Amino acid sequence: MRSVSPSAPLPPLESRASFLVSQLGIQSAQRFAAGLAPLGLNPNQFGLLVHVARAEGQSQQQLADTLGLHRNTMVALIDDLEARGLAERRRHPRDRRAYAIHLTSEARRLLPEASRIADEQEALLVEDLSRAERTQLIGLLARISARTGQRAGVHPGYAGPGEP
Amino acid sequence: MRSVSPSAPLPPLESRASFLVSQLGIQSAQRFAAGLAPLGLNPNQFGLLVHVARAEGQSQQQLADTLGLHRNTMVALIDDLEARGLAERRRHPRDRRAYAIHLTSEARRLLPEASRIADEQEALLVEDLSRAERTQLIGLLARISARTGQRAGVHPGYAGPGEP
DNA sequence: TATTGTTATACTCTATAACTATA
DNA sequence: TATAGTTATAGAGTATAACAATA
Repeated sequence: MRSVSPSAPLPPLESRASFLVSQLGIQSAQRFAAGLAPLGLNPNQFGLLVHVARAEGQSQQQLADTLGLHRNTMVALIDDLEARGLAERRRHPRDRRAYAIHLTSEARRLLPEASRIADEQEALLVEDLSRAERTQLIGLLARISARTGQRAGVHPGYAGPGEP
Repeated sequence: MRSVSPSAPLPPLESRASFLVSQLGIQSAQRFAAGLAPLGLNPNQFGLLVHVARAEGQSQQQLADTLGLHRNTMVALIDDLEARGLAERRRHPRDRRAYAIHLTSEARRLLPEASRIADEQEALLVEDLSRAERTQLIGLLARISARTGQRAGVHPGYAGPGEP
């Protein structure tokens, strides 16, 4: 049993998983952004492209729901992808209010490249961990992610709360 | 050996440490911000307070260097702390251009409370990991953090690059 | 001449509300 | 009446440059 003296020194931040994960997470996101920049892509756009690729023809509202964003935000994101020639707004087959969002062939060419960059970042991050340690780390992080109510494969980015 | 077909499916994001650490890191930072809010503190202010507490009497420029921020940014941060009654600008004993930044007694009262909140967040994050697993996780993250050139105990926050 | 702190400005992100056209 | 998409506006956060006082 430990008694806590009133002037006990504060525990160092760097010994907390929550601090380390947040410190490394922001660094990792920044480096990924830098790696992606030569492709003219940012992480948000990449994440959105991935989710469009998983199921083409979704409406902007569906994509916003999946990613936990407001539909207003999705407008600008799709605008950007469209301007970059990576996404198309097609007429929705059954709802004339909505668009069906599709990838362009350029996006299909670019996605594997971006994925390769993600692999490079991954390799850099876990560089000096053994294979067993990498598996351990990913396993532990995935368990926490699943339990703390993260939608699998959805990155909050720097975006805030979704629908009210 | 694996041959990569041109239309190979993209590897799921959630199997990458870099994705998971970034996803969890941002979530962790947001939860910490929410936990700190009742104290009228945000994570940046808490981080700054910790670094002031480690060595009182530093100049704003010294603190900015330590945290990797621009001195312009430090002005507003210290302004906020001063307005909250948590920091004092005193005359620097040897340089009349500079201030010596000190904690107030209110800050000394608040810091342990904030630290307790950080402990709660930590407990919540690693809730269903065994003691051995927690040690493993922290060890692996700390190794990566040390290698990837993170200043120990310095959180990049959402702040960008420091001095040019 | 260089450095400390400050202010002003612009730029990016995000949050909110209101509008239109369809359902 | 509710929903999909859009637009406008306001607010936070941050980057840059320029300034006064002091070294």
